[in-house]
Amino acid sequence: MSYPKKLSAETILEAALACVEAQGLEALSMRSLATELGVSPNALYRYYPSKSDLSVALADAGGRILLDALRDSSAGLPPLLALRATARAYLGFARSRPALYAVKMQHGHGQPTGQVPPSHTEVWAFVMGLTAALHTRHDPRDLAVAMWASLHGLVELDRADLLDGRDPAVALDVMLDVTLSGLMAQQATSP
Amino acid sequence: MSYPKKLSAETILEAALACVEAQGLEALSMRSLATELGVSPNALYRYYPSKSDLSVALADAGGRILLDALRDSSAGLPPLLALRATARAYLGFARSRPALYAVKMQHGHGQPTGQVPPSHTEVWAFVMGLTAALHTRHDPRDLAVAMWASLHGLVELDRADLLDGRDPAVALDVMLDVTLSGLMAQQATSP
DNA sequence: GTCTATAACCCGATAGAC
DNA sequence: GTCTATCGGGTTATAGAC
Repeated sequence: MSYPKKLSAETILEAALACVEAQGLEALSMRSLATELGVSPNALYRYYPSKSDLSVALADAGGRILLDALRDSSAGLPPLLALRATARAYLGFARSRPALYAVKMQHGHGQPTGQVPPSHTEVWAFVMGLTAALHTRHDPRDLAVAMWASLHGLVELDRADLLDGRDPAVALDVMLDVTLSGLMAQQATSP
Repeated sequence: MSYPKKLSAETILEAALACVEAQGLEALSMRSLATELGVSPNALYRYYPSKSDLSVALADAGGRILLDALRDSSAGLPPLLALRATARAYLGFARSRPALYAVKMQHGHGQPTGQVPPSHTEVWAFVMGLTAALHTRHDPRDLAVAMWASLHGLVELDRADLLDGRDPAVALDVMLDVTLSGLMAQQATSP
């Protein structure tokens, strides 16, 4: 039953994802991961030179899953509805898979590696596509920033249990109502 | 009875704040803090039973400083302007004192201690006072959630360098423009 | 009794020799 | 890949100084 290689980058990544989703991001350690894989701690460093390299790979994987969820949620919808659906899907993803979301958003936890996972750029482009489709007088990038910030902030406040008892889904709807009515009002009065 | 004490809770807290602002949140350790204070590591545990207890005290101190800044920024302004001024002050605080902001917002980094620093409640009440003064048809608490989420999210994205090159201050203004125009539009059409 | 120091224990990241 | 070793960090005895 012995295999030529016990390890590969993919094997490690999958085990790490499983560990994170099962026990949370904080529980992830090179030692425990190695134990899980039946391997010595140091063996992992052959595939991921440091823990933060592994983290980037995890973030990339998480981003890819999120992106799929966002795309599914808004496929074929007109701009305003697509935005709302995407926002709900984003919140839903973050709440249903908190550890994965944390991994995806995790940055600057140690020294700034500065590495941005590829999937992040794709998520960013996707959100900006939504805001660009609104054709407002604002820069779509600023609108994308505003939207993502609102979503991410809501998720963070919820995760930190700082919502003062409010339901995040309700708060999100209020947020969207206000924002979208603001966008429509400005569309109506723009040249 | 008592003789020249080398330490007090306040001394430790001040040194910890200084360390955090000088070297960042990650650099804070009980050991380095003790060294800084010319004391053995273990002496700190008489005043703060664990590091997370110290963290709560730090978060409380940070929240108090933030609250002062927010109050100063909006004193005497009418509701809409107060909201805008507060938002800018919030972003300014987070950007000019990133480590302090991180300390203030730091939650759930280990096991959920569940401890919410007292100043947090005050900040929350302050923000809600601003949204309540708008007299919209929405629950002020939801509006407060939405506002705080947007601000916090913007700060986080900025800190993680995820803004795609956009100026956070510009994005904030766009965010406020849209949101406030949305609130006014709904005010105008509300019964 | 009250404060602090010494020393240890556990754990995680990482480097080097085999 | 494994083993051993080192380092830094949180935390806990236990004993010493006032």
